[in-house]
Order: sequence, then C-alpha cells, then structure tokens
Amino acid sequence: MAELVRRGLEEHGHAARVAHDGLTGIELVRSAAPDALVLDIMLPGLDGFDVTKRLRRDGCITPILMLTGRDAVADVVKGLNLGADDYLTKPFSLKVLIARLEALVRRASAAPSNRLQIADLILDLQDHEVWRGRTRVTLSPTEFGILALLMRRAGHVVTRDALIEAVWGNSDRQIENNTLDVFMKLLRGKVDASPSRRVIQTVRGVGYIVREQEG
Amino acid sequence: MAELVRRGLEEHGHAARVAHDGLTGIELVRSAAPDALVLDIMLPGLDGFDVTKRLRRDGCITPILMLTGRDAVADVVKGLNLGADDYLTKPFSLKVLIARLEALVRRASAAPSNRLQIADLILDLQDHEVWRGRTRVTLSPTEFGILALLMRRAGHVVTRDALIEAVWGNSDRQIENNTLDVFMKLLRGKVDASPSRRVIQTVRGVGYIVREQEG
DNA sequence: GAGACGTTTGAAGAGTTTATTAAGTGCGAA
DNA sequence: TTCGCACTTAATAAACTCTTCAAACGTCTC
Repeated sequence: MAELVRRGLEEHGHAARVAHDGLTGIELVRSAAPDALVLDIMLPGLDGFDVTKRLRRDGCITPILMLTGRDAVADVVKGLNLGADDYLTKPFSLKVLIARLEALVRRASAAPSNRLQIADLILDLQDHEVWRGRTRVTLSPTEFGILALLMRRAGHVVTRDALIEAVWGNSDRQIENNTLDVFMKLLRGKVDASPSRRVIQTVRGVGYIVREQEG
Repeated sequence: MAELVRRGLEEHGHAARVAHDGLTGIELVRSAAPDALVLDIMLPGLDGFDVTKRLRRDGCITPILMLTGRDAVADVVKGLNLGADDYLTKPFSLKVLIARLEALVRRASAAPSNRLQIADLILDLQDHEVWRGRTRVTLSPTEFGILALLMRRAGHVVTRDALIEAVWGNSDRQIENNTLDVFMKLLRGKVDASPSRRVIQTVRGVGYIVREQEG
C-alpha cells in the first residue's frame, strides 16, 4: 500500500519517502523535512494518532493527510483534533490522494509564515503569534521583540546591550536600568512557565540565551 | 516574460490575453472577464498591488496569482493582504504556474458563489452578503470590505496599515486615525455580537485577526 | 561569613493603544 | 427640503503595556 502511494506520487513528479512504523516516520519527517505527510492510522508501535500528536506537540507544522478505515468517523474527528489537516478513507483513488496533497501543500505555502522554532517553542514573525507546544501564548509587542531576537540567535548569547539596543534602540529614551530584567521575568512567566523544558537561560554578567535544555 | 506565460498557457489549452501595464490590465479584466489573473508586481504605472487593490475594491473576485521577485516575503504578504489568492516567486516553472492557476480556478468554480467561511460566519463575495449562523447581517460597503479582507486572510494577522490601505486606498487622504477603530466596533457589533464564538480578535500593537475560537 | 555584584521579584504609577460613545458632515432618496 | 444612511471626527473611557522603585535573592570573592 505504502509502495503504491509512493510510486503514484513519483509518477506525478513528487519525491516520496516511506517509513513503516511511527517512530521511523517521525525521524524521517525531522530529517527529510517533507512538504507534506501521508499518515496511516494503523501502524505498528506508535499509531497515526500518536505520530500526529508528537509531531504537533514538537511544533511541527507539516501538513498531514490521514488515511483511515472506512466509516471511521470517530477516528477522523480524533485525527483532525490532534492536528491532522485532511483525511481520506480507504479505499481511495490515487488521483484524489494526490490532488488533496497538492491542495494541502498549496494551502500551506500560500500562507507564508516566517517561523522560528526551538524545542516546542514556536514564534511566528508574521502573525506575531507564539506557541508553546499546542497552547498559544500572548505577548505584548516588547515581549515579542525580545523573544524574537533571542530566538533568531538561538544557541548564542545575546548581550543585554544588544537586546536593549534592538528593542529600545531607535527611540531616544534615556538610560534603561532594569527594565530589561522586568521584561525577562514577564517573558519567562508566559513562555517558560513550566520548570521542565526551560528555554530561556541567563548568562550571568553577559546576557541571555535561548536553547534547548540539555539532558 | 508575459509572452512566455501566454504561450505556455495556450499550449496547455487555455486562452490568454496580455496587458503590459496596470490600467490596461484592469480594463482587460473588466472586458474579457477571465477565469484567473496572473499579475506581476513590477508594472509601469499602477503596480501589481494597486491593480489588486482596485479590482478587489470594485468587487472583482477573479482569482489573482501574483508574481514576485525572490525573497520578497513582505511583498507576498502585502499582496495576499490586498486580496491576491496565491503567489509565485520568480523564477518559476511554467508547469507550476499552470498547475497553481488551474487549482485556483477549480477552487473558485467549486464554490458556486464565492464565499468565505469561519466558524458559522459566512461571507459571500459575489452577493456581498454576510451570514452569522442562520441570521443575515447587513453591512455597509466599508464594513464589508474590512471583513472580507480579514476573512480572506483568516488565521493571519492583518495589520492596521494593511486594512487602512486596502479599504481607504493608498493614502490619497491623510491621517486616518481612529476611523478604523470605529469601524471595527461597528463590525463587531453586527458580526460578533454574541460573546461566545467571537471571531474578530485584536492583536495589540499589530492589527486584527479573524479565527475560530480555540478551546 | 560578610560584602559586592548582578539578577529576580512584586507592586504601583505613568504612558499607550484600543474601545466606546456621541456629535457632526455630506450625499442621495423620499 | 427633510430624512436616513454611511462615514468621519472628537472626546472620553477602558484595557493593556511599559517603566520605575525597592527589596530579596544568589553567587562569587575575600
């Protein structure tokens, strides 16, 4: 079945890769960064729901088209709720599958959004939207600016001066004292609330850094 | 370039007409009533943005595919915000262009009267009609224009500037201050009256966004 | 352990942006 | 002309954001 789909896609000029269980699938998505994902619900190990859940939780936004058994309305609803984008019930025509996939990709690319992602923290520069996992976080303009800068330089320390310069630079405001500190606190409260998977770290005497927590 | 596209389309069995500047383009759209429109941003006289703006403001709902220079993310967003339906960055393959165009046309004709829907809010671009659930909502032209733009970009923030530019044209009048705010209030009063399932949301410091309420 | 230094914290007031209300303008239909 | 509608403007209210202060906390050095 997977083979069939793969061949069909390639005949239509799309590159396709196949994984035969959930975990390998997730790894493949991460390594190959495909434009879209066809996901059967019935899989050994992690099933299609689990895969969707994990990918979405980790901030993956690749469009997902689910394949479900016939008449499995409940499955469809569950899948879509977990973050899948479309579904097809078996048996399906290859033509329809491809059309749907192309529509998904088109839809995704027609909405260009400039995203930064660290761990499960996602920042959308276009829409000024921030997600931590699957929950949306509301930031004020300044908070957003700070986080955007930190995430742009993810993995590197951003000095306090650089932050202040970037966020308050153009305005002729006078000497900022601990205003930045206060904003860092606000930011952390909203973005890094849970003690686990903390992403914003202090580098004493220098500045701040955003990075995935190490084990 | 235009010649190339025209020839490509005709080889694929589509009729195509070419205009070499904005004004002629608008007239051609009006007289020829095409199924879709390929619009380069760089044009003498009125540019692609202006053309999109005018057509949309005059109620034209012909699908528009924009051609932008590469890396012009800002342009793409602006174009989509003004009412374009899809875009392609140069250079592009003719095959892709045609596929996208056909998809646009298919989508447009699939919805017999061109309508946008978010939750139970339905906006009919053709008939200038708006429904909230089973009750019809009457909007003034300006209110309709604002809502149409917001719904076309559902799920994405539309900046105040984009709204003002799209609705009131490119600043032939100075200083639109809180007029937009007033219209947002009117719109909300008519469209988002019930506190539940509110659809128009404020993004402070940026603009407004239409989206389904999340749990 | 005491002190210095830099960071974190909580709270409060000033400052901005957005929402709301109300009044005024201009146009077209009755 | 008079009315009603669509739009604009102005002024005020409400909501939210930013800044500041002051004190607590940690960490490092002596």
